[in-house]
Amino acid sequence: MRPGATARDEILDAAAELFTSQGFANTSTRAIADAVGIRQSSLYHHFSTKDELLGELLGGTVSTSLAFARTVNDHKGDDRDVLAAAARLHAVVLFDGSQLCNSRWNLGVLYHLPEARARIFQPFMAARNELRTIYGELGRELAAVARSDASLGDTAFRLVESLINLRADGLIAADSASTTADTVLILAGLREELPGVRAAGAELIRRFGGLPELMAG
Amino acid sequence: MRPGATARDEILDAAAELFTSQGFANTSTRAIADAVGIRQSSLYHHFSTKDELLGELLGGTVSTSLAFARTVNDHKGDDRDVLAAAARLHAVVLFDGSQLCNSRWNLGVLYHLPEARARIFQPFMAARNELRTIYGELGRELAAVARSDASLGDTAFRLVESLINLRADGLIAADSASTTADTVLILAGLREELPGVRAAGAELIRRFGGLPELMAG
DNA sequence: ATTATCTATAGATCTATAGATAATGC
DNA sequence: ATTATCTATAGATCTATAGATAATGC
Repeated sequence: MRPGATARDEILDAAAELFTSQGFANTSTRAIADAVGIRQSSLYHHFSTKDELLGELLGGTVSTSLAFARTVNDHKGDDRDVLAAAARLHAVVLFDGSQLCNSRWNLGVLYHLPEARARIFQPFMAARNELRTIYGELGRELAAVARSDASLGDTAFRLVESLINLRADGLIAADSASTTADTVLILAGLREELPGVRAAGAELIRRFGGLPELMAG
Repeated sequence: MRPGATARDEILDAAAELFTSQGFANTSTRAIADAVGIRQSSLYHHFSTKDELLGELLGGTVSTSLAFARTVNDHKGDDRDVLAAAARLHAVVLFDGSQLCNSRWNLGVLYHLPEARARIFQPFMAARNELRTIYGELGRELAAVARSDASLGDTAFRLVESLINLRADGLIAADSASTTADTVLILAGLREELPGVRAAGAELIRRFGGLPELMAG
């Protein structure tokens, strides 16, 4: 049985499974309907176009990570507190990465669908760009006090999104998200400070995260 | 005018442009033919199916990087020579990354097309997996003598492939591939040794690379 | 009465083939 | 004579709509 309280949710779940595994253009509305157990035309009572399905799925993915990153970025403390700056970046990487690794379907692959670049999905692309920008800021703040390059945030963003490909290749381990977060710290020259930063980052997630069920591993 | 000595090459070039920008399922054989300036059915004189076009393009992408990585991996020296081990990984990252950044079309995105996972393209996926394995080996060899995690090679592979997404987002700089290679060394704890490793890595590319026109940046 | 599903179908694709015509190479 | 292109089309989709029927909520 497919999860979801409403028919609408079941349809979205089936669309998520098929879009992520076969692509958007390759997935017919008939295939989605079959996966739910209804007729093809019945989809159109809940969604008016196939694009709307993709839009709904795209929107849901970045929003929680962006909300968390915004909150963390808004709570800055002392400019010279290396540990705090590192914890912020660590927490965002761990949170975002965990979402990508542990969501029911590998929704991150939707980012890379050529269809997602269409005008209709502009709001989604804008949200993803804002998330990227926050990574950049957090990276520069940490680089200013630690021994690393100013591009640290960009590299962190790239490593997090590479979890999507890792998952698509079936190579995700239980700790993939957390080792990715650690890797970013090593890149910042903070190998020795790892335990302290991990703890401080976990504290941020506890305070601002609020999605503990997705943070396993 | 579209490059290519033969009609076949022109068709492949058009297919590369369209597949990478719009996806495989979204690109009709008619669109490819129009881009070349011939009739849709004329394609079938040169290729017997649309899949064959994708297969041809996929095959061409990994093969040169894999050949280089194999060669470098086969020329190991002293087990304890940190600089040599670092240069090998650096060279492979730089070479592979440069291919991805500087090829005429962003062919790397083809890796992530759901269609590329089909049985027909098994040889391509096998080649990509072998390349990943070599990264893993080079990483472990370097990790054994430097101060870094054994997963260094996997991280390097992830960073290199993230250049594909960077390029898809229009964010590639002239030095993206070389900074990526440097990042891997910093991760290995070899920030101080960077100039020496860069030089030794460049030497490997000079000896075994043989594709200097793609190595700009 | 409203909401959700169904059957049936219009209209627009899209891939690949058949067979005719044109261009090229000897 | 062979190679490359063309016109025309078969057959199989696929999205979205129209309108009928069933289920639900008051």
